[in-house]
Amino acid sequence: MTARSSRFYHALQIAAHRLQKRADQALMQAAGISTAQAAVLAVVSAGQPMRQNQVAATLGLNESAVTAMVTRLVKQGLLTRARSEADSRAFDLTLTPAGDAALKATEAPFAEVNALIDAALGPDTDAAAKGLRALSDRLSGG
Amino acid sequence: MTARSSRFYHALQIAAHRLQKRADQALMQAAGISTAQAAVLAVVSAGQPMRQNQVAATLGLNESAVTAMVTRLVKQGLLTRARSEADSRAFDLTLTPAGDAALKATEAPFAEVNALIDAALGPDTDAAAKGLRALSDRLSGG
DNA sequence: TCCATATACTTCACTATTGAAGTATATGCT
DNA sequence: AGCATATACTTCAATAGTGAAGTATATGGA
Repeated sequence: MTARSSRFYHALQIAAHRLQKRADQALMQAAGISTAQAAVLAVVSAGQPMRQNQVAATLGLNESAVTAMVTRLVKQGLLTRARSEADSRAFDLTLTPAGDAALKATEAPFAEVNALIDAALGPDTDAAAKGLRALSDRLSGG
Repeated sequence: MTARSSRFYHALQIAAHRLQKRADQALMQAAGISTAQAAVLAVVSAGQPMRQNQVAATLGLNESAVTAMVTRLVKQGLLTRARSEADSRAFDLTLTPAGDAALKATEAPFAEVNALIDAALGPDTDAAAKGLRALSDRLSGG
């Protein structure tokens, strides 16, 4: 039925929005960065040196959004951007020590957000995460 | 563990973002409005005349965000805004016929998005929606 | 009645995103 | 080698949101 899944859609969007709002406040306080910035730092950290198009693909973002994010992160001294020697259209992104520290500082506030998630979803958290990842995969290809 | 729920947080955000991107494209094509605008129209439709602070509370938005949204919707001729007689600080929001038509036109594209959700989550969709609503409730109070 | 405080909304500067159109470099084909 | 096309990224205008600070109207005491 339309109604049921439309309700699911709105439930997902509202939950995601409120969770992000809460997480953004906690991260800003503890690490001085937003959840969006934390996500970029985490992706770069996972595979340095990282390229912008990979960040975009991993997070499901436009490349233009990544251009803007990277510009802000470089300005804040959290990220380094250097022309790739292998491909001079591309940039090699790496974390600065400050970027690494900021990323580590997000762990505690994320743990705080966790408590809320676990309290609400309980033992179904893992199953829900699996379902959401399956959904993301289905949506990643055009 | 931090890792498990941090993964859930990211899974939720990425799924919500990709789903919104897809839904936004479908809605823009079919109804000429965004999912954010559809959400506002749906809230107004559910309890006319509606006030901006109620819209903000229902959607978990800042009142300043609603000010901007309403301005755009009025400019597009989808919403009417009139000073409340009962309280002259407030505005009464109502749907125009065009707003009503736009809201109805979102039903089909939402049904399309549904198919994706149901395909990914299967029989667990209802349980997941319930969990997400519980999470939203926990997050709504400060 | 007046004042303090609460409420409804606005404005501003900023982050974050999209999509379309553009630049610059790479790469494969002939 | 030269050209067409693909790739990596940028720029621009617009939407959508935050939070802090402001305006205007309501409301409940003293």
